[in-house]
Amino acid sequence: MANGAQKERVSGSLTAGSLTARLQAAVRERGQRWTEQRQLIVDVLAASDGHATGAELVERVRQDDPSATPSTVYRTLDLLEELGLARHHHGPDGRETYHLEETTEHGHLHCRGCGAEQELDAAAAAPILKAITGATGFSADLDHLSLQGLCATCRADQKG
Amino acid sequence: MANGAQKERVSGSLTAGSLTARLQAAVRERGQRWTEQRQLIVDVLAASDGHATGAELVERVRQDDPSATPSTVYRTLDLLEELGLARHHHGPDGRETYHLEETTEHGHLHCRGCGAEQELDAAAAAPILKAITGATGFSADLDHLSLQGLCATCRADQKG
DNA sequence: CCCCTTATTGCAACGTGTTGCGATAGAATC
DNA sequence: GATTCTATCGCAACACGTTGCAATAAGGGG
Ligand SMILES: [Mn+2]
Ligand SMILES: [Mn+2]
Ligand SMILES: [Zn+2]
Ligand SMILES: [Zn+2]
Repeated sequence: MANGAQKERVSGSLTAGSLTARLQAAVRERGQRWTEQRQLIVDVLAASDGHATGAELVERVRQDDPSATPSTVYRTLDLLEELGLARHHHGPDGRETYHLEETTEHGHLHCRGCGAEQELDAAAAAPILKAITGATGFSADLDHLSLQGLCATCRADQKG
Repeated sequence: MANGAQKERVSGSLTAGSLTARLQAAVRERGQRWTEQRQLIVDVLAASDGHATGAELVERVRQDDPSATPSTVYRTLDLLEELGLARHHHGPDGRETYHLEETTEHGHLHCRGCGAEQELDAAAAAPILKAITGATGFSADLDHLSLQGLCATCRADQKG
């Protein structure tokens, strides 16, 4: 348990061009290696705008390189998270969903009535995070925050 | 997508004795059947105080009845949730964790620093749920709420 | 450019759930 | 208790990830 490897931030704001060079440097600095697989996986993740599950990413990677295997893709996703380039949250079923760090930090709300998914940006989340800290002392990760409940519409429908 | 079968509350406060009879009636009312497997799974869940993953429950059920299979256990857990007898939330890895409804409603907080897990009762959660509704219109399910972040201690350590 | 060390890969096996299907067994009716 | 209807069961196959291990290849040094 407890915390794994330290995170070293790779980037401030990422432009597609400098991304590879920066990542490559960060990886080498850790005594690790930059490979074609890793490059490809980063490219696929960058092209998958918004959110993508592990299985979806595996499928897209294999379209470009059929020799790639799930284990490599998942291990690379872990590496990218350690470097702070990728993040994940969990869908209502618990499955991990990945996105690039360039997206602004946000949480997710899933309505169990209509299935709608709403994003929660930092501004909207601020009072919520503050309430959490006030009630519990915890500082919650907005990136990882994923709530289930009923949206305003479904709540009104239910009453009627 | 959207909402599955209506939930019919089976119980108010549950004592072990009346539980079976009430469940049996609720199941029959839906045109379904009460079986030895279901009885056993309820018994195991009742004996598993606190939280248990699906795999743990499967293992315990099979100790009493080796012929029981995972599919039956998971399908029964789904049924118990529909009836409102069981609930689940998700660990930090997204895995479902089950508990009986007799436990009072509560959420969970997982510290990614020290691994500590803290429960969040209804009273402590009230201002948080209120902030969520205020910011988003959503009414969040406390049962299903599972946050990741840093506890007060780990946050202080990190600063030092 | 070639060697050498060792990080990375693919593979195979495993863990955890889910689903379709034919066999089994609740339980309502007679 | 026997009959009948069909919900539930076990099974087998599948989907999604994870892990240990031996083969491969990145990349630093000669
Ligand atoms: Mn869930
Ligand atoms: Mn997670
Ligand atoms: Zn809704
Ligand atoms: Zn902590």
